[in-house]
Amino acid sequence: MADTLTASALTLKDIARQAGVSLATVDRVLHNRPGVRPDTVRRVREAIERNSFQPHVAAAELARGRARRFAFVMPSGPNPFMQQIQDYLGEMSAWLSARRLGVETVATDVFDPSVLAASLEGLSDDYDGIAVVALDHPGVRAAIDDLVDAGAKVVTLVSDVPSSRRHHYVGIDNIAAGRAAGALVGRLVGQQSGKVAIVAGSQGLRDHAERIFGFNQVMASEFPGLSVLPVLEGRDEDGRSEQVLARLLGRHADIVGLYNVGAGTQGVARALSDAGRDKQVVFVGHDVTALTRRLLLQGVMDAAISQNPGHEARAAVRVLLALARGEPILREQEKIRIDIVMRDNLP
Amino acid sequence: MADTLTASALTLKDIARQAGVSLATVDRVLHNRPGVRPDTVRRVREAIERNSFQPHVAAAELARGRARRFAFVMPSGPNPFMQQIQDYLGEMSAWLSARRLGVETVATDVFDPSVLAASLEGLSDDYDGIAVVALDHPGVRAAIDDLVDAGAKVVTLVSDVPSSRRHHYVGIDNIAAGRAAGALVGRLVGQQSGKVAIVAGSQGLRDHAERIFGFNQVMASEFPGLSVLPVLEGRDEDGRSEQVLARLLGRHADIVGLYNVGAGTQGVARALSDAGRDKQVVFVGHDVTALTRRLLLQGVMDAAISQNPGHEARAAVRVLLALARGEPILREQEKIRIDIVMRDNLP
DNA sequence: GGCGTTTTGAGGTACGCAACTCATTTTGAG
DNA sequence: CTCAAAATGAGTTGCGTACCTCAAAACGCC
Repeated sequence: MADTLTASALTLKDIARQAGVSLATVDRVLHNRPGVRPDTVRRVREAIERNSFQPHVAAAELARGRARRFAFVMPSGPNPFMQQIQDYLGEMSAWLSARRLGVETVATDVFDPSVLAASLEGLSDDYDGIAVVALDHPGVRAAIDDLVDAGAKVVTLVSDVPSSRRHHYVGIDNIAAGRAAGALVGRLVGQQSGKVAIVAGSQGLRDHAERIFGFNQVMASEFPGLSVLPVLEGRDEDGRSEQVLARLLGRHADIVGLYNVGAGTQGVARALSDAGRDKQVVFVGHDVTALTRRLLLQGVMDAAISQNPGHEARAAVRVLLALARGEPILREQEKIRIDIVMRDNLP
Repeated sequence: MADTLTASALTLKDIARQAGVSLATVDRVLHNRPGVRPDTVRRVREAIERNSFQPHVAAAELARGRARRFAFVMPSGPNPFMQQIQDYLGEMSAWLSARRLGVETVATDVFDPSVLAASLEGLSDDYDGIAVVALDHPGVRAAIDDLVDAGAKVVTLVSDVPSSRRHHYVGIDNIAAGRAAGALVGRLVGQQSGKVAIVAGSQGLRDHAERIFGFNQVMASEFPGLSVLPVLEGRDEDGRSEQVLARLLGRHADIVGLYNVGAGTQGVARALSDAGRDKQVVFVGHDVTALTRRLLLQGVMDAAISQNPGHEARAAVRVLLALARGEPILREQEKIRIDIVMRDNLP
């Protein structure tokens, strides 16, 4: 009837007694301090295993004395998505201070590898953990590895550097996101055949390139009736996005689908509306902002692929904290999902 | 450049000094203990406010001594979704025991109000918090209110009892979920007109009724070309669901959409396949399980409306813990989203 | 002003662990 | 067997809070 799940009340003292050693030795083993014979280490470890003992985090945290500090290295521009992440960090302030955690934001130009690498340098002196929106570049990778070597915990946020030795990546799989976008455009277009347009910020950006790759994959294999036009580059700016798309719409009367890979959504929507084709073209974009929310409600946009910025902010903090404490990470909890947002499940 | 967010290092002693009182008095105010003049209370509160002081949770938890215990009251049947919630609770065991939290599952017949009410009775003696998958019924409401009056923290899980005085609801808005399902069926069917079938467990279940309501709302207002057939009741059983749906498919050749509101998905899929119409009918159901995952990959199901069971399990625990500690709840974090899951964003 | 009551102060103990010191025991090499 | 090095034991202190006791002070009432 009632199935008990947990509640150990053991302490380090119990472990010491069971292993037949003193508290000091258990402490040495627990913190990988030198001066313990391998055989003794084994005995202690076994006692811990046998009882599936977990040190009381509250006691450990309290005894530690020193507060933990984390740095968030983020783009300095007015990117609304990044702004949302920072806003959600702000909402955590009570939670953070109740745990004596300090979180500081470092603004930098994440698109310039040397500037970014310079910003990262030396952060390990002041911080126990660093979350960074990283550009995938050898210089940045080296900077991240340096931080790791210096003992800091490093998490990449939103954009990954897989070749680095960062401890964790908090963000979505962009290829899968592109696939989801492709499937949505294809399915929502339905039986008709025609052309599909893609507007991206730049194909040089790793996340954009991956999304386009996934999108094309699905289009090619599953929607042979739809032909994808060459990618337009709008540099994530409204004006330029509107301009290039307007020209394309003028040249092709049979565009039935549109995928906006990055920002510049305002411009894309305007080009569609001005051409009077916002109701006929299936329009899928990214992220839930005040703007995309409005466009979804108006029916101009049909779906938005989204990653939850609040979740990313909190997951980054939790992962850094777990890493610093040596606790296991709840992978399932920290995984960022690809959300499909349509008018009726707007968060 | 660097924007600091938190890190108070104040202690109760500092607050006491600032308020010009002793530690004992601050303690009395903090825990609403009697014997403090209103004016003194105000002074202490002001000092706390002024410094935005937060008690150190680790110290508080440690000093408390007693471990906290939570009960999860859940259906005894083989419902896969509920099973997933329990599995995810199990995955938290290290996390729980590191915090000296005890979580126990109480299996009961949640569909019988008197049995459920009886199971709830007296739980407040043994547990600090209770999460319950509740049937919305006056007897259950009264039982919940009794628990609250006895000082326990109560959270409704998956299915709400809004009229009770439960402290929190962890679950989705089922009307919105039904609307999302309706929008998907309508959009994926596309231009064609035809009939749409609904299979539910029972219209007496609040969550099913709400989903159907939302579904019909969208169908009526936005997809006039589709006509919704009377709701079939499959009691969430495979056999019965298959049977009733097969009969309906036989009678109507022009069914283009299908909404499966509850469980019994296996039976629904079989009826569709046996009729050879699994590729023509747009099929939207609920929840991501091993089965629905397979059906999505095979293209039999087109989309699943899902609430993340892992998130629900963890959110329920976190909310109960925050309530018990008197900490604020991170609403944004604990809100359960309506996930639209298609083949390419399968988690 | 005296009385009883209410309010406040002072202090202690305990929680479980980290981090440290210093004395003692064990070990292995010569 | 001897001796230095390595391993271990025993113990202390402190983290910030909860919870408790007892005495002292302030208060309100007549």
